[in-house]
Amino acid sequence: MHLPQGSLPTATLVRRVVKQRIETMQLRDLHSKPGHLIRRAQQIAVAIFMEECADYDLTPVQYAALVAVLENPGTDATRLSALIAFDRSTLGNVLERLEARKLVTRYPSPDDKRVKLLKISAAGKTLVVRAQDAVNRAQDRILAPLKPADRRALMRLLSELVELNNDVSRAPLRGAD
Amino acid sequence: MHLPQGSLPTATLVRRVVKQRIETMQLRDLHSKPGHLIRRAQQIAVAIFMEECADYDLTPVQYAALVAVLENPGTDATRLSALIAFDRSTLGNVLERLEARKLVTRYPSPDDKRVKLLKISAAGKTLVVRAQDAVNRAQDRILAPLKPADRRALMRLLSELVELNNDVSRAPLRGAD
DNA sequence: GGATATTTGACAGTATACTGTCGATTATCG
DNA sequence: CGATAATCGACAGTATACTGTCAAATATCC
Repeated sequence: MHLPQGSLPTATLVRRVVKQRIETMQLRDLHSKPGHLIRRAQQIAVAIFMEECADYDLTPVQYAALVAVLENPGTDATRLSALIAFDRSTLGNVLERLEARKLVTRYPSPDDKRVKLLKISAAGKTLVVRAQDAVNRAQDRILAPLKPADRRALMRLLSELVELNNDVSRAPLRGAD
Repeated sequence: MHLPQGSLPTATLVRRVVKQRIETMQLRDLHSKPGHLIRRAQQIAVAIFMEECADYDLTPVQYAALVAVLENPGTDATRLSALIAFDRSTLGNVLERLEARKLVTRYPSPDDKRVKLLKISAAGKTLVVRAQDAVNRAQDRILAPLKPADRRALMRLLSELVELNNDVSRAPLRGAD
């Protein structure tokens, strides 16, 4: 694609090159854009998680919700969504599925008639404990191809990115830590 | 949380600490796991993209598909999915919407009766050109809170991560570059 | 105390993303 | 050539993720 300095390409060729180079993005550019790289990283991370946790029939989001409910018994769905940076609408469906599998129970709050409070069940707790190793394996596998120093660097940079952009998402993290 | 070496805590306290520390992950741990950080980064990246591109009614995936079709006229959906690392099933729905908006046309291949070939329409091309600035603004905004050196480092690490983990996903990148 | 604003869960609608399956078609290999 | 493989688009099913809306309930302000 490098045009030799001395050559004089035809007008059509010039126009085509200008179009590709200036007016629109090329595929090669796209693959180096942050949004595209993050999307692919997410695809990979989810695939690895699902593979490792196949025995437990748990998605990443379901696992995070279970851990959060285990650590914060008696919270409502809205507060929970802020604890794990989920969208509130989405979390409703997630909790519905967890409740249907009897991993979590929902009961009305005595203080606020709008609110339903959450508790993890014994089965839910057992599942979290049993899935622990698989989850850790998945997290390790995601970073495995990188050199140890690069793993730490990536985690630091992603933490920074997510923290500094926290308010952009509809589901900002609040109240944890 | 660090138990002093010389102290002898009660049995209940020991059991509770052991449960939290060894048996199950804590929320704090979860927030530093690669899967969780990548998921939040993806939420943020999509939110910023949608905000910047609201005028053009384009999602990140739709934009990528349009760019890829523009650069590879006459490919089929399966080859396209490999070019941008999409799932083949998902891409079918995306193309359906783009076709309904007349941004892309699908026509049968003369060589293979199974295949439908893709071309971007004039309107599709115009939209890609017009959205260009907004897309670049979005990509810049995602990394904006980081120091310039950190932006480059993050892009390098993410590129490495997705490249080395390419085969894990159902939608590995193939044929681009 | 009463109008107003906010919060909560729920819902409808849209879009990505994956699994698995299907029939039709094409390619491959014995 | 003919059985078998592989591939293609399409579809059903499930799960995340967002927008926007709604009614009920609660909180706040004048």
